[in-house]
Amino acid sequence: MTDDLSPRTVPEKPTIEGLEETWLARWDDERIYHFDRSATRAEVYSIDTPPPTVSGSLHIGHVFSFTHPDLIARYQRMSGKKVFFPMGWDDNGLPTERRVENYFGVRCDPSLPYDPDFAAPEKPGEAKISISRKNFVELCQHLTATDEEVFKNLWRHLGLSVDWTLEYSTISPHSQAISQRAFVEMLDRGEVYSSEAPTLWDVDFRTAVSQAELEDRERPANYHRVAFAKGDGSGTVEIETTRPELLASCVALVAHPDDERYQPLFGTTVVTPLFHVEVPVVAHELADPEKGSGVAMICTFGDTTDVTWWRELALPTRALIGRDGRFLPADFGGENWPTRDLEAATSFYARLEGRTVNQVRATVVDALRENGALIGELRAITHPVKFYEKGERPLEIVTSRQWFVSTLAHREELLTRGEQLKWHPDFMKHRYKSWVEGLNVDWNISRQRFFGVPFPVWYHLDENSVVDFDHPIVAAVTSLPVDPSSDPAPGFDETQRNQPGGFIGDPDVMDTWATSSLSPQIAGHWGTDLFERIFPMDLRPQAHEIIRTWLFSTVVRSHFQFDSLPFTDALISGWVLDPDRKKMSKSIGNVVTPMPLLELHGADALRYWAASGRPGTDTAIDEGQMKIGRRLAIKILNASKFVLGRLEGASSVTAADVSEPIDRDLLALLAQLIVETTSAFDNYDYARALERTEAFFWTFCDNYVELAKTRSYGDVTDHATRSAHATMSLTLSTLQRLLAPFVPFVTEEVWRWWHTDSVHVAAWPTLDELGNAPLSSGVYFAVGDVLEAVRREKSTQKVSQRRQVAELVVAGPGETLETVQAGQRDLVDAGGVRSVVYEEASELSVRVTLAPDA
RNA sequence: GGGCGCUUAGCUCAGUUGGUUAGAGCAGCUGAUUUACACUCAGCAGGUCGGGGGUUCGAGUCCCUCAGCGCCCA
Repeated sequence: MTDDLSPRTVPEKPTIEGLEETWLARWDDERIYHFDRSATRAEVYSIDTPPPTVSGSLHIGHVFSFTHPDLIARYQRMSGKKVFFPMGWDDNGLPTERRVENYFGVRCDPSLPYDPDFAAPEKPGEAKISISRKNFVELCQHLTATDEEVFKNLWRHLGLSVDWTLEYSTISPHSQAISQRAFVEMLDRGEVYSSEAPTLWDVDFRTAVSQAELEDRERPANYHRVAFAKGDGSGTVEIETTRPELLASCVALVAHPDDERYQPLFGTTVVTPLFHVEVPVVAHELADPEKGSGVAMICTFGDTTDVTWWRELALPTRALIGRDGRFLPADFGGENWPTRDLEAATSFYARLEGRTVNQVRATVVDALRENGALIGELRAITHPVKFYEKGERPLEIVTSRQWFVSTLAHREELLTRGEQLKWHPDFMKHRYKSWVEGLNVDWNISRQRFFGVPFPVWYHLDENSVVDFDHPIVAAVTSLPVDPSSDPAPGFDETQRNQPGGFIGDPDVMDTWATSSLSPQIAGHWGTDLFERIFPMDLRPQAHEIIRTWLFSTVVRSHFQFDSLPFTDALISGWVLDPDRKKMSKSIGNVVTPMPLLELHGADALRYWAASGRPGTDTAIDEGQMKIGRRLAIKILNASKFVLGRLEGASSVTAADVSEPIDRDLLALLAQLIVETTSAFDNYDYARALERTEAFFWTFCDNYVELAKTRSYGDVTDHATRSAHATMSLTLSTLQRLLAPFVPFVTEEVWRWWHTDSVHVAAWPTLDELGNAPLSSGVYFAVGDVLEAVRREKSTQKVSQRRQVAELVVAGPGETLETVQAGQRDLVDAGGVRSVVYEEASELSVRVTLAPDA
C-alpha cells in the first residue's frame, strides 16, 4: 500500500447513489474478475457455480445463495488465488418445455415434420398448436436466451465477481458434446445400461422420472374390502386395497410369512372377482400384517412395493396402464393370463379398456358391489402417494425401455465419497448419507421428452423392422455432439432411417441432472488444459434441497470418470423465508422478487443481508437488515472521507510511526481482527467475518477516531500526530479491504480515493503490515472506560457531549491510574476535560464536574 | 418409523475447547445539533438461556429425558 497510492480525490459530498453503474463498468474495462488461464492448479481457487434454471422465476433466494460463493470468491482473490468463478445456465429440460408450452401456446408432436416458416403466435391461443420437435426446440432456445439475459442482469447488478467469458449453458453444443462423451465413456465401462423395466411414470408429462424427483404427498384414499374365492371353492379370502381398478392386473395375494392367520393359505390359489383369474397366495416380509386385513393384492404395477414383490417372487407381468394413463388391451386367455371365464373377463374388460384410472375404478367398484365381492363400506384413509415433484397426478408404474446409471452397486463407495467431502455446515452430510442409503433403484437418466441432450445412440432394425436394443450403435467421441433423430447412424445414410435393415435413433433425451452433473467438466472444458488447472474444484456452493440431485449426481459422475470427488468443499445455503418466517412458494403467493428490493436498498445492502445468513441457516427476508447494510455503506463513505481528510500532507506514514500507547493498542486489536476474520473465511464462516469486522468498524469510528481526532490535527512533524495518522491510515486500509467482499461497491469507491488499483485485487490484510505484532498495553480500554463514564454523566445531566468538564476525578488503583494517564491527552481532547485529578482507590470510579454552559 | 437442525431480550440473531456480572443489532425510552456522518452521536431499560434431571468447584455451553417448531430419509 505504498506504491499504488494515487492523489487523494475525496468528493465534497460523497454518496452511494450511482456507485453501482460506475464500478460495474470500470470492473468490466479493467477485467478485474478475469480468470488467469495460465495459472497452475495450486494457484487456482475454482468454484463449481450452480447453473440456475432460467425458466424458473427470479426470486430473492437467488440473491441470497449466490452472494455466498461470491463472498468466498472475493476473499480468495484478495488472498492471492486465481479465482475460477464461471456462470452457467441450466436451460435444458422440462421446466423450459413447460414454460414454452404456456408462453407460446404450443405442444411438441415429434411425428410432425419441421416447418421452417413457423412463427409462434404473439399470444397463446385457446388451443395448443402442435409443432415439430425441431420447431419446439427452436422456441425453447429462443426463450431461454431472453431468460438468461434477465438472470445475467441480476447477477451483474448484485456485483457477483463472475468471469463472464466463462459463461455456459447446459443445452449448448459444447455441453451436449461433453454430456454425450461422458455417457459414451460410461457405456464403454459398463456404468450405464438400458433395460426394459417397470418405471415410475408421469402420465401427464409422459415421461419416466427418477427416484430423486419423487416426493410423497398425503392423499385421501379408500380401503375397499374385496373377497376372492379360494381356488378350491372352499370359501373366500378378503383383502383390502386402495386401488381396486388394478384388479385385472392382479398376479398374486401376499401376506407376511409369520402371519398365523394366513399360514394355511400359502401355496394355495384364489380367483379374482370379475376376471376369474387364478392367482397364488404367497408370503413376503414386506406384507404388513397391521395394514388392512393383513393380506394384500399384488398387481403389476400399483406401487413400488408391487415391483419389489414381482421381482423377488418372480411373478408374471400383467401390466395394464399405458403411457397416457389409460388402460391398455388385456390378453385374457393368453399364455400369461389364464382365466376360468374368458367370456366374462373379456366382456367386462371391454368396458375398461382405453379409460382413465378414475373411470376404471368407478366401473370396477360398481361391478364388485353388484356381484357381492365388495364387502362392507369403504374405509377412508390418508396415505402417502408418490408424485413427480413437478407433477399433479400420482405416478403410475409403466414398463418401458430406459437408460440407467448403475448406482446401487456402488453404494458403499458413494457413501465414502460423502465422508471425504468437507461439508459447511458439517451436519448437511447427513442429507447425502441418508439419501444414498435409501436408494432403491438405479438412476434413470432417460426422459421421453424433447428439449434435452439426446443419447448418442442408434439401433439396428432387422428385416422385419424389429429393433435390436442389445447392440446399440454408439457415436464416436470425435463426432460429438450428435442428434440421432437427424444425424444418421455411423455406417448408414439417412435414407435407411426407419427402414427394414436400417436404423432408428434413440428417441429419448437425457435427464437434466445427467448433464448438469457434469458442470465441472462443462465449465472447465474437459479435454483441454484448462480442466487440469481447475479440477477437482475447490468449492461447490448450493442449496440443500438439491443435495440428492445435483450434488449426488456430480459425485457419481466424478467418481466413475475420475475416481475422485468433483470438489473438496460444499457450502450449503439455507432457505430464504418470507418476513413471517414461512417458506416461500408460488401456491402461497409469498414469493419475493429481487429487483425492487435491489433498486430500493442497493446491491451492497442486499449482499449485507445475505452475508448475515450463516451457511445452512434459514434466513427470513429482513428489510431492516438491508437498511442496516445501506447505513454501513454510508458510514464507510463518511468515515473514509474524514480519515483521508486527516491524512492530508501525511502520505509517508508507516507502521513504524505508530508510537502512542492508544494507537498501538488499536493495532493490537486490529491484528486480532485480521486473524479472526481470516480464519472465519478459511472455514467458510463469512457471517462471522462480517459481524466482527462491522463491530470493529463502528467502535473505531465512535471511540478511536473521537479520541485521536484532535491529535490528528497537530503538526505532521510531531511524532504523536504522525502516530495518529499512521494508525488511522493502516486501520482504514485494513477495514476497507476486510469489508470489500461484503460491500464491494462502496469499498471500491472509497479505496479508489487513495489507490490506483481495485480493492478487489488488493492483498487481503496480514499482520506483517502492522509491523511487529503490537501487544495491548490496556491504555485504549482504560481510557475508553473513563470516557464512557464522562459521556454517561453528560447524558444523565442531559447536556451536550461537547459540554466542557471543569474537573475530572479518576479514582482507582495506582496501576490503573498510570494506564489512564498514558492516554490522558486523547481523553482530555475527546471528553472536553479541563483538568484531571487522580486519586488512589481500590476500584475504578470517576467523578465529573461539568463546566458552566458556555 | 429412522435421522438432522432449531428453541437465548418485544423481534432477528451471536455466544469458539465449560470459566468473571449472558452480548449485538433492530424496535422502545431519555437526551444531544454548525467544523466526516440525523442515512448521526451519547445514554437508559429489557433475559429464571424451552421444561425437568444429572456430571462438575463452576453449565447457555457436556450427558440423559420430555416438549414444541422446521427439515431430510423411509
